[in-house]
Amino acid sequence: MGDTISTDAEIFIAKFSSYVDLSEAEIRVIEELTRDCMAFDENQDIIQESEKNASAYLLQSGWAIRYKIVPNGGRQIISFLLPGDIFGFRESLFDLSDDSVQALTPVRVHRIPAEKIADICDNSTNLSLALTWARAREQAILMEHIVRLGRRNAYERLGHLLLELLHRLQLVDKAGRSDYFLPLTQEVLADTLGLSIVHVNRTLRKLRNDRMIELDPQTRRLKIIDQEALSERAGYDQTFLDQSALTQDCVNDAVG
Amino acid sequence: MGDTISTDAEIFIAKFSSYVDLSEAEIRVIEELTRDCMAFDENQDIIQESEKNASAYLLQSGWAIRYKIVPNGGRQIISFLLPGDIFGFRESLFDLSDDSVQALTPVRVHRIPAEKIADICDNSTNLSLALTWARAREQAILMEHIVRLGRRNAYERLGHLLLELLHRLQLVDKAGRSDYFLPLTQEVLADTLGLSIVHVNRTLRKLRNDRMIELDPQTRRLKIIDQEALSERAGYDQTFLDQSALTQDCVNDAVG
DNA sequence: CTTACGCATTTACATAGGTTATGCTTGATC
DNA sequence: GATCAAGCATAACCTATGTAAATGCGTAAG
Repeated sequence: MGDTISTDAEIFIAKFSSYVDLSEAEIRVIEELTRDCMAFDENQDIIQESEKNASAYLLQSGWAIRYKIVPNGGRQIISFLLPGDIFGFRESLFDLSDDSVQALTPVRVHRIPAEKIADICDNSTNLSLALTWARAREQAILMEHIVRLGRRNAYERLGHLLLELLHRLQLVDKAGRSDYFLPLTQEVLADTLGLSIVHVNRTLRKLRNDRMIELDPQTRRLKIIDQEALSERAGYDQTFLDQSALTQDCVNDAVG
Repeated sequence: MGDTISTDAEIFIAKFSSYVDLSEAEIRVIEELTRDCMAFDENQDIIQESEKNASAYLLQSGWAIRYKIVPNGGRQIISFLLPGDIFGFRESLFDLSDDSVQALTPVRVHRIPAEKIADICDNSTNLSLALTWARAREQAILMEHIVRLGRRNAYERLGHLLLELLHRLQLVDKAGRSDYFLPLTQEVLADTLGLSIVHVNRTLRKLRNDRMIELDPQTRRLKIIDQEALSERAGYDQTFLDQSALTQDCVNDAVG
């Protein structure tokens, strides 16, 4: 303890620091928030469907999904939640959408009660900005998912998603230069991309044959062989997640 | 003027009032905000692609779309903006997603500069709540659109969308019991639902043949003949937009 | 060791939806 | 009032993707 930063806080400090300058006090707040931790097992629900919920969750480790069940029994996965992500902070008076959040792998989260969120935002412009930014980012990801589902074919959808995940994981240091651990079954991919399992299998094979990716179903290690080529082929635009677009001038504009 | 409420303010006052109790002062703020007005013509861009923009817009009248252009030239419409909607208030330091907003019909909007938003939120819990609620609602609509695209067929997609629009318009008094003015070409519907124009045409005919809807392409009046049946058939769940779920207890929980 | 289960894989076949092309209205423009 | 463009309609044909069913493999449980 003492002057050292707790391991759990690091990922969030790093993430926030990439676009705001955190003060000592703010770092201490983050450490305090990440002190307590809840663990969930694979397939366990983190937020139940239609739970009225204003608290926020910081995802420390593991993968989770946000999904909805369709009347005919199908499931649509709406988004992936990765380490460093913040979720659940809808702050709505009531939950409009009956979506659920479920752990895909063992997961650790830090829960921040609603009152605490308000308190933190009142006392720190930077942390309030961080929340705002997380919200905007989440929305950008949802919108990109809509485009993926509406205007791309299976091959492009898969390529696009795999690139997005690589990119997002890299931002929190959970991926190599071109490979990462992908804990998704073909069923999960199908429910994400609006495809059948069989067709995901076919398309994955095509990606392998085209030497776009390598994927070992045993180790679950995915390697993207030629990012450039795949981005081109799948119509992937990195900038939609890029914080590098953010210059300090921008920050000053917004804050000042 | 004097004690009368300006016509333009009414729709927003009504909307907000359905879930918070506005004070006299807050009503006056809304009136002030809706005093100035910008007009846009059909097909004119309201927010340009990747414009760094933190201001909010109140949509007074007309229909607009939020859309993205795909590398291969296609267009995906992400959402519809209807009278009473608030949009553009991303407050992000930089715009993550390169989407644009365009008028579909002649449109009137009230622009609220970024500084003013912050100011208003600081001074009124209710109006701040209103913004929060608008954001949550927008997200719920996006998520529902993802499910529509990912897990429903053409018939269900169309039915589902037409019901959502009916429902949303009714909430701002712009629709009858089961009919409304639908200023959308089949091309716009196609770009929204991830379908081809031809297939939208086919599916629309099927909906007409099944006596689910009546649609006169001349007058653009859409009538949903049997809401119950169509909701069933399209897997539409009204509650996802329902503010009636909000009891005063809820509000007290959240605020107190 | 044996069974059983989850997941990936593959084949054969079915179909929803895409593509191309052609007319038909209607309303705007000269 | 001829021409043109936008939008709707419909037909013929094509293909991406879904469905069903069988097989194999690896791992966990008995």
